[in-house]
Amino acid sequence: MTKPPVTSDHRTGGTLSRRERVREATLAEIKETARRHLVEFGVAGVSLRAIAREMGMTAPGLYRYVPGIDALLVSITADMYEELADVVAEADASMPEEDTDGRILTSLRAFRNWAISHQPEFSVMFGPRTRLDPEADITSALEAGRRFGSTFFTLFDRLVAEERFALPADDDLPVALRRELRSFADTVGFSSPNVPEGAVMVLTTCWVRLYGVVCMEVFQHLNFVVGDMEPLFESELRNMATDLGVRYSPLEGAGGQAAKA
Amino acid sequence: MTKPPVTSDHRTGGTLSRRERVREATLAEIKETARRHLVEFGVAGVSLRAIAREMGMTAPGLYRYVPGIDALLVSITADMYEELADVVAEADASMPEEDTDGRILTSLRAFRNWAISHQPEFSVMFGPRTRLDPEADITSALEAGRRFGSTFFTLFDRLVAEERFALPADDDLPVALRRELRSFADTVGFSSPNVPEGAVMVLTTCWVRLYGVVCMEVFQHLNFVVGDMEPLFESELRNMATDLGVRYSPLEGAGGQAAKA
DNA sequence: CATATTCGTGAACAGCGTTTGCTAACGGTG
DNA sequence: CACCGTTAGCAAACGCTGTTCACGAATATG
Repeated sequence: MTKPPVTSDHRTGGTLSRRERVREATLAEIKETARRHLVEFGVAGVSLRAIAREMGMTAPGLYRYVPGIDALLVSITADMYEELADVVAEADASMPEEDTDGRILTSLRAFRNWAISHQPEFSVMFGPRTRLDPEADITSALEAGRRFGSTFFTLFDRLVAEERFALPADDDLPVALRRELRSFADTVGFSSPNVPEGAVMVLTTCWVRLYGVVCMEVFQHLNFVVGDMEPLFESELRNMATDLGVRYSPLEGAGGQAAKA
Repeated sequence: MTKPPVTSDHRTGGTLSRRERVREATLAEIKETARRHLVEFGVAGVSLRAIAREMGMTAPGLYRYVPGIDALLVSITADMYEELADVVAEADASMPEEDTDGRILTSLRAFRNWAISHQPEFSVMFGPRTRLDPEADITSALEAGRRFGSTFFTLFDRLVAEERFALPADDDLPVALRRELRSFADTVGFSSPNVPEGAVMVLTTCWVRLYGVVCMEVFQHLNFVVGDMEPLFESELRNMATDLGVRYSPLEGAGGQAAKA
């Protein structure tokens, strides 16, 4: 808020005063510690006192950096959305530009892989808001989530552009549904300005399925009876690919034993 | 554990001594209060001290009835599975016996309705285990959940029996997937002893989608941008019905404006 | 150098889960 | 009825939590 102080004998080069630098470093350390506690003990195990203790200071001191535990949790949640978006984007970029099919599959698998290797984070991001005060200000996390979403849906956008799958005629959709789909498309940020509602519906359906399998796996609502969820995920991935007009290719690592396709 | 005391001047009619009766009443009151707090303040707002306070006693007293807060939460979670199973079963029973299509649709809608009208409960049941100690004994809730699942999947079982939809040939499924599907079928309790894996896969796919839409709605991971999720749910329901060979009929209440179907 | 801002602390309040010893009531028996 | 064991419930205490406040000390600014 305050303009960068013109003072300072030291290099004000980075437009960052010495004070601001150490301040930001401390804030970063706080968030790193919080994140580590989240991973180690779950969201219930994140406490200001424990963080302060580990950093060699006292809890009230943290209030110079963060307005409270809720805000801290919201803050690291926003960071995690950013991180996940990067992971997906990197996976996407790791494939040849023109290989749309490969890029899609790789990105979706990257999403799942991040989810199952970051269960506490995923639970906070995609599970119910259980710990936070219902009146807490979560707009920053919401905003980051929206940015993640757009990164994600941009992938699908290519498919729409390439007209990979047959769209259901817009007239076949109930108007109430069409209205919701349009509002969704507008907010989520499709590059094509006027995507047909039918396309949005197919994509939404896919997103629901992806969300469903991954949540089920991370929240362990099936794997206590299924064990290895990967075949199930791959099966769903295959179904989704079919619906999207994407050529499915089995996972390389584990010997596929795939279908004749 | 102890055999019913042969004593008692009063009616031992119900095989329940006076002491046991008031004891069970108190336990019931504890669980009711906990449930109410869960609904009012969310899972984070359920505390032994607050429960005791409201009941006019002190927290340590509750330990005569419950070994701790975790066990209490697990206990009411099990009850909630029971309740949800009943609701679904009642919805099912409310339709004419032979109207399989109607029974399916009604039951699925009952599931969603319960979920969105019992968000805190649903979050605890189907969301990540965020509050409980990871080493807590949740077998009773798991068992209740399994019973709920079997109630639920029994519905689909009829469809398999009636051969409503074309099964994917078992040979088309990767062996790893087939193994998981079989283990799933065995545990979840299908009435048909030897359901083909292809059928189980279709049903699992549907369950994933149902879980996905409902979680998304309850956890509010889309409705901040969509508003009314009902059209989306109905759309998914319609898709699922199609995959299951079930004739979809639009929701009666709200004027459908439905497709030409 | 003097002054203003920031950082961090210690103490305190209110809440939490849980354990420990105690009292008082209750249930069944002689 | 009197006796006695079982049980219910309580007060106190320990250690944990978030948060507020007043204060001192270090730092940056004029």
